[in-house]
Amino acid sequence: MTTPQLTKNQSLVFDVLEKAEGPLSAYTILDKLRDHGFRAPLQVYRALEKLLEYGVVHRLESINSFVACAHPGDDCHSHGIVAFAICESCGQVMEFHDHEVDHRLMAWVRAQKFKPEKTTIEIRGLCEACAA
Amino acid sequence: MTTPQLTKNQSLVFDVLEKAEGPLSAYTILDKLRDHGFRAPLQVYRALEKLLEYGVVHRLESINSFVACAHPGDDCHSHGIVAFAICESCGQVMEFHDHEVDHRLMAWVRAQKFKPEKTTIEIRGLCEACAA
DNA sequence: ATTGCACACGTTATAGCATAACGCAATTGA
DNA sequence: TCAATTGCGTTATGCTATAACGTGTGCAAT
Ligand SMILES: [Zn+2]
Ligand SMILES: [Zn+2]
Ligand SMILES: [Zn+2]
Ligand SMILES: [Zn+2]
Repeated sequence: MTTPQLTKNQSLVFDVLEKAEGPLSAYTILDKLRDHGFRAPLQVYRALEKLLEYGVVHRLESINSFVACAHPGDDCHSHGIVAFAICESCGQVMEFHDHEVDHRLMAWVRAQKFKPEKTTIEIRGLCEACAA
Repeated sequence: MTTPQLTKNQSLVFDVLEKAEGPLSAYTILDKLRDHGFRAPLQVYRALEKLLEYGVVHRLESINSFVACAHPGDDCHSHGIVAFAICESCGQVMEFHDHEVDHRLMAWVRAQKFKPEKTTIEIRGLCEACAA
């Protein structure tokens, strides 16, 4: 998926996510953009929908939040499943991928004749700093 | 985790999930139990909290729903990560585990000194019947 | 027996997440 | 020009989850 020129709202939302230390909820993004004219959740959700489609933002299903892609331009997104480790203490997110994990999961779905559309791998726990 | 005797509310919620064809949201469970005296979401959520703790019910993070464990008594839950394939058309859920996937993910977190607490693997797509 | 505690439960209210439905404006392409 | 598409703004609504308070019950420890 090639990324087209972002619209004004899409750029605003993306900038907020890129500058954030960790994942943000849609409503947190909304609050951060009120000074820029944002008034309603849909303005955020519509921008996020496109950013997710372009692959420059990821949704963390287990915490209802969004994060900027940590590997922009990396082609791993096109041929692999992305995984996340989320610190429940400081909110830090690590994005990674593992081809062997991809292969095993895809082998399983192929055996079941299941047709995958979207795969979520999220590990919640404590990062090194917070676990100490 | 050994499962203690379930309370009345816990049993009601568990029975609904066991008899269901697929995953149910907390509010769907609530509706199904109104005839049994359920009036408020908390009655469902409190029961679910315990059932999740006992490991007899799983939460599907990507669709905000709950499902009865497909492998009751199986010891794989105690030493492996459970994965789900969820059909977005018919709602059917397949629960499985793969030791190699577990191993790879745990190797990664160990290398990062990340301390995992709860891992989610959910594949959404179309089951064999619905993909035809 | 009385006290203290843990636990399940019921109720009301509130917080947090996401989308439906309407209309308008700008862009594009036939 | 006309139609189709896309983005945008607004209002309203629906869905998901928890906070806070109080009740009752069972079961020790004193
Ligand atoms: Zn990414
Ligand atoms: Zn941390
Ligand atoms: Zn299970
Ligand atoms: Zn299906």
